Amino acid sequence: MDDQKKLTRAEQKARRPVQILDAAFEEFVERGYVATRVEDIASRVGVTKGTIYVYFETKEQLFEAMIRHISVPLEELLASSNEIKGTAAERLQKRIELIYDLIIKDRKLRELIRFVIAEGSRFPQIVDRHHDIFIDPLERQMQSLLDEGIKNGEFRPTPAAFSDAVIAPAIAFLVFKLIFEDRRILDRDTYLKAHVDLILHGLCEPAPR
Amino acid sequence: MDDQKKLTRAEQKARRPVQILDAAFEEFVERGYVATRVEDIASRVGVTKGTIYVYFETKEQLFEAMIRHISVPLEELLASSNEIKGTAAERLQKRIELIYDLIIKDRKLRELIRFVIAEGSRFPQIVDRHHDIFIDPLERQMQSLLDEGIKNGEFRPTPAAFSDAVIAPAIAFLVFKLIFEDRRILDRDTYLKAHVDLILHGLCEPAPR
Amino acid sequence: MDDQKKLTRAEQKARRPVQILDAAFEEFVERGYVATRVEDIASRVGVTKGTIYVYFETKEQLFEAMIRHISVPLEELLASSNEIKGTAAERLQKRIELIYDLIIKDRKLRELIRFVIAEGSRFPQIVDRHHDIFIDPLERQMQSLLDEGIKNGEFRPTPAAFSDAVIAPAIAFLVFKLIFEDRRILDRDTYLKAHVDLILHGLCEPAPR
Amino acid sequence: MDDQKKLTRAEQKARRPVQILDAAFEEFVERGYVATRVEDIASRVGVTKGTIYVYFETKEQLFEAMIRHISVPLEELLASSNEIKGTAAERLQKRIELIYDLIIKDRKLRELIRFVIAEGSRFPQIVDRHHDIFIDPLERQMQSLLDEGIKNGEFRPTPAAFSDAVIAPAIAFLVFKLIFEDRRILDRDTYLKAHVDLILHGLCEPAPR
DNA sequence: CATGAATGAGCCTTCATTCAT
DNA sequence: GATGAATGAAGGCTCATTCAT
Repeated sequence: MDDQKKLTRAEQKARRPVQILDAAFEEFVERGYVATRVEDIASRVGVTKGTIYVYFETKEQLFEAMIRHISVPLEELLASSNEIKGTAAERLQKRIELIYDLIIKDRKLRELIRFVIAEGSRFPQIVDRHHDIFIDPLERQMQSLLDEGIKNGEFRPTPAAFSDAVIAPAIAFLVFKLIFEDRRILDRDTYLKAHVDLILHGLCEPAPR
Repeated sequence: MDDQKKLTRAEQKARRPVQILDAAFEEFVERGYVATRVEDIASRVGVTKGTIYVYFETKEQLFEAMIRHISVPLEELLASSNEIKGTAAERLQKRIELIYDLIIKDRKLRELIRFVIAEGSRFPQIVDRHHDIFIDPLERQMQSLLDEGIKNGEFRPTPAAFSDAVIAPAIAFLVFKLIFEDRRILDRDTYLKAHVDLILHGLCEPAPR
Repeated sequence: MDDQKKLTRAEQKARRPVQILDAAFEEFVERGYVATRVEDIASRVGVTKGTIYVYFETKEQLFEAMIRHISVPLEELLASSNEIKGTAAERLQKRIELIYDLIIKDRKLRELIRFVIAEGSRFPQIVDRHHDIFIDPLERQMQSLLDEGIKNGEFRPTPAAFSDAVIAPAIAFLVFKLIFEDRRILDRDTYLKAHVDLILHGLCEPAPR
Repeated sequence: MDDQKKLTRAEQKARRPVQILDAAFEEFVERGYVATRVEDIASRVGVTKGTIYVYFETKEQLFEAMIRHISVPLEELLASSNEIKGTAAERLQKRIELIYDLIIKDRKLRELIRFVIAEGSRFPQIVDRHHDIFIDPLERQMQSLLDEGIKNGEFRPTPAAFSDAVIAPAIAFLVFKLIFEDRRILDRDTYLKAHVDLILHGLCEPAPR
């Protein structure tokens, strides 16, 4: 009993930083960086203001740490899609499906985008970081898939920046979700189907007239 | 010089609200709603804090008025595209070009989107308004263009929500511009070409294998 | 018609100061000196802020003028009681009745007392003035009535400051009216009767035991 | 000197609310509710503005708490008079003496009346409270003393509201003290003597003529 | 480590007063 | 005389941060 309590306490302490980061995420999401009060974050954890400052020097550093905390490199998030075998088209489709699933299930990912848009000018590092671990890998992955498909004749040759256009519907979907929250319901399957339909057709040589 | 002195009180007063709204736009863009100080808006106009309150009751109402001030209905913005004649494909392409031009030239439009994303939860009305005068007309216009093209055989039949996918690359382009500001240069022509290339191919019947 | 209009306008202007003083009275009563806004006084008159300053230099001077405006010397108010003939007791009773009527009907008198109590430390002159035209005459009148009654054997000899005690129930009645406004109803006749009953008995020689 | 240093944080904190309430009393007395600045209250305590808000949510709540702080039920204040034995007249006189002593010594009681008169319309609760713990008990106590005296033949039968008339001279004395502060000196003994003289005579059957 | 009292800089808003028209 | 735009000095309240316990 005593043992367990000690353990629990020790564990508690070890978890504090993460608890704080999670609480910070919720509060910053709800009110934005400036309007969020350190005290509210503390309350959410069940501690007092001072405790936050034991673990983080300033509200600003806490915010940055929170952003890092929720920024998981895209590769990890899409790891399962690397195992997929099949045609380039099949793999492309699978990857896009995973992205929609991510957008829908991963609230932290979604809100990360909001932070990048809303607080980007205040925290330029998060923009850069976001580009490096997110946008850039995403474009690269897409591009390499396209290249494979083109090389093996599945896809027609495409102009520069085509990969951006290919993932754009998913980005627009994400932005719509950010904007409308729960005020408008966006059906994943409908959007996914339209998306896949567009790009798979868009990658084919058109029929001769 | 003479110009300024010529302004009568009445003229000055008539311009004040717009001056303030313009200044407010700049400040709110730079710092976001919460971090913007009414005094900074006043300084930018060249008046003192109190003057702002002669024209707007609260900072909140000033923000909302500013949003209304910069929210021009999409129809107006795309008015010139209504005169275009030609095939559905030609008109679709023209309209998309106009959207890119709008995104690039109309900073107010761009920042409006940022406000919608960043302050939407604080100002739900701006989200609804934005949907009504922007998103919705955009989707309708696109959809009716698609419908025409499908009816006259130019385009293949498409699934639901396809119009969203069709404009998505422009939206993604806008979001990228918001996120990267001037830190990364996005070439309009490259993106536009990829966009048009994708959707025009995506609307054709694929060639038989 | 023209004549009349001109006259009316001229009259209007001549009345302005009084209109303002009356409006000031209402506003100062409602909110007290500090919380009253010059603009509200102006609105009540139907003019704008600036106009007030045409007639009064500062809010402070306006307040003082308003106080003077409502401070009618007690002699005037009790003029009718001077004509009374009869025994000292009869005249005493009559005078007290008049005081109760005054308290009930003259809201300005009542509120003047409130101003003296509430704003006296801010405006010491009004306290002095109030003493000179109100308290002091009241005490003198009472005292001379008492003296007459004592001289002619109607009343027993009384100690110093007895006149204050004699009018005290009316003062207490006034204070109660100030405190409770309309929240508690104080019946004039009941109080008056108790008052007169007390002092007429109190002025007689007691019966031997 | 040593005393102050000895105060632990905990002790300091325990005293703070009372320190603040006492300081608030002084400032509110000096300037009235509206004109008093929270910062001045803080200075008087020797802390800064923010500290006041650690203990009281708003200036308004601080004022109300201050009023409660100085509102001691009348029973407590007149407790010693309950032990008095003697005739009704003796007890009545004793009680009145205590009231004068209270008025003279208890500045908080006096100023409470001023607050009730001056701020009553802004804080109706304090008026009601004041009636319940002050006016009403006072009237009841007086009335029951009168009733006793009447029952045992000491006093003649009296009309309704007579008890109000009986205490009125003390109330008038209090009001005079409020109005004239130290600008006019009111001699307690003179007023008390006149008061007692009036009511004791006023309660006797008059001598036959 | 955790607490929470205290600080002090800061910001929104109000309002008496001025003055050009 | 009347107006009302503009000023600027306050003042209520907030909150990140510190530090003694």
